[in-house]
Amino acid sequence: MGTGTSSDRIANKRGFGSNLRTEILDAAERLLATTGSSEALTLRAIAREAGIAAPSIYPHFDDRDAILDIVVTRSFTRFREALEASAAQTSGGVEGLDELGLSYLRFARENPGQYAIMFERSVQNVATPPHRYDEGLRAFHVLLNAIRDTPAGAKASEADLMLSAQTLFAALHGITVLMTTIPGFPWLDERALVRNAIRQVCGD
Amino acid sequence: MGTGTSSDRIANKRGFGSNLRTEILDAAERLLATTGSSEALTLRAIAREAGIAAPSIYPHFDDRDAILDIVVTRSFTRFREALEASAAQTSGGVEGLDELGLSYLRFARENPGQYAIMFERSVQNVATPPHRYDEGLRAFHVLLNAIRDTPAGAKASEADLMLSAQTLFAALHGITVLMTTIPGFPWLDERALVRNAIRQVCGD
DNA sequence: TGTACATCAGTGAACGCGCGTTCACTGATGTAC
DNA sequence: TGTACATCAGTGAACGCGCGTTCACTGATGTAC
Repeated sequence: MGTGTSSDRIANKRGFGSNLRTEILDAAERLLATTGSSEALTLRAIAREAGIAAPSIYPHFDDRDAILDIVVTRSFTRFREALEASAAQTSGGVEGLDELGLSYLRFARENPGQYAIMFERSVQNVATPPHRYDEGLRAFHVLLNAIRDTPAGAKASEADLMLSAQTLFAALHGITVLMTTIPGFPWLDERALVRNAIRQVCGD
Repeated sequence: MGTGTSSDRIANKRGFGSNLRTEILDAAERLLATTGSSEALTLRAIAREAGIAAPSIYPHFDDRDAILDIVVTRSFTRFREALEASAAQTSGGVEGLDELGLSYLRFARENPGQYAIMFERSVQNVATPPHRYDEGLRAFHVLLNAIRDTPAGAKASEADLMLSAQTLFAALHGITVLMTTIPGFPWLDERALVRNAIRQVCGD
């Protein structure tokens, strides 16, 4: 083990073949976490990481795309959970929203591969089978509800809340990706940027 | 011509060999424009588009990366020019800033391939040789100066201007990429989003 | 309890593909005598 | 004016690579009689 050449692997017992399915998905997520890149997620690399031969993936998944789709959905779930956990821990208000924004950035920083693939592959995922993108929408609603939990947000109309939430979403995503793709830019402190984006959304 | 198989091409006259250099870069930009994707920019695809054999590229460029770096720089230049043109056409103020923001989105929509590659490859470009990223910084300063040209901006400190400009940059980038990568999301009108992001930056 | 057999879990070898790059070349073009 | 020759612009064939996927297989495991 370790070198990538297998042939020493012991097959799962009868009836437990589907264990490998989970191991494959875990391997894919490990790969995403260690490389931080979604391009590293080739079918062969996943097989190597899982310690199996590449063709062994096919009894469990139709093709490479099927694996990636599931990884995306799982990543959105983790993302939503992270935001919900953050929202639950704070007492709401503008400070809670600040915390939530920083949690958003933290998730992206700690899971760069997952964050990247989530938004790279959203085009297909939204178009194809229904409900594939639900987790993403739910994550967005955590943001929206946190704005509503704010003095200014409580007075705002639903339409205005939507506008504020979408603007904040865009700002957080922009900060996230720009700070990583242009590290040489004279960026200000990320706390200051998040705070500024939020203060604008929710009054002063 | 047309099919990709060449062998009917007439070589440039003596002393005009470097014409091909330009043709190669033009071919790369055409490819970027028609496919809208930076992945399509393989060395072989560029050669096909230019109507030449793949090895013919090497007398003009060290390797594939060298071509892409130049394409990125050129794209940033186009981007800066588009923003400067927009800024020059308006009479400043918040309305001018609105126009500028919409010009930002328009450039990205009309040149999706260039916009994508600009930010995909910024990591390397900032790190390596100096001045490679200057055009990007200049584009950012168009944004910053347009904020300064605003009633609220005129009174703000340099530090606050920087904060506002970075926040607006992030918001515009976020709107741009999210609207294209998650087309299924219930996006509001892009004018409303830009206006909201700007009104927040520059008071009401 | 023993043995033949179906089935399950997974493998090795091979396929065709497009990629970036290297190499030895070809043919046209200008120059020297 | 004619001819040999260097040089310039560009090409065809081939390389090794990693990829996704297909195929016929192997060996262990449980079941039927």
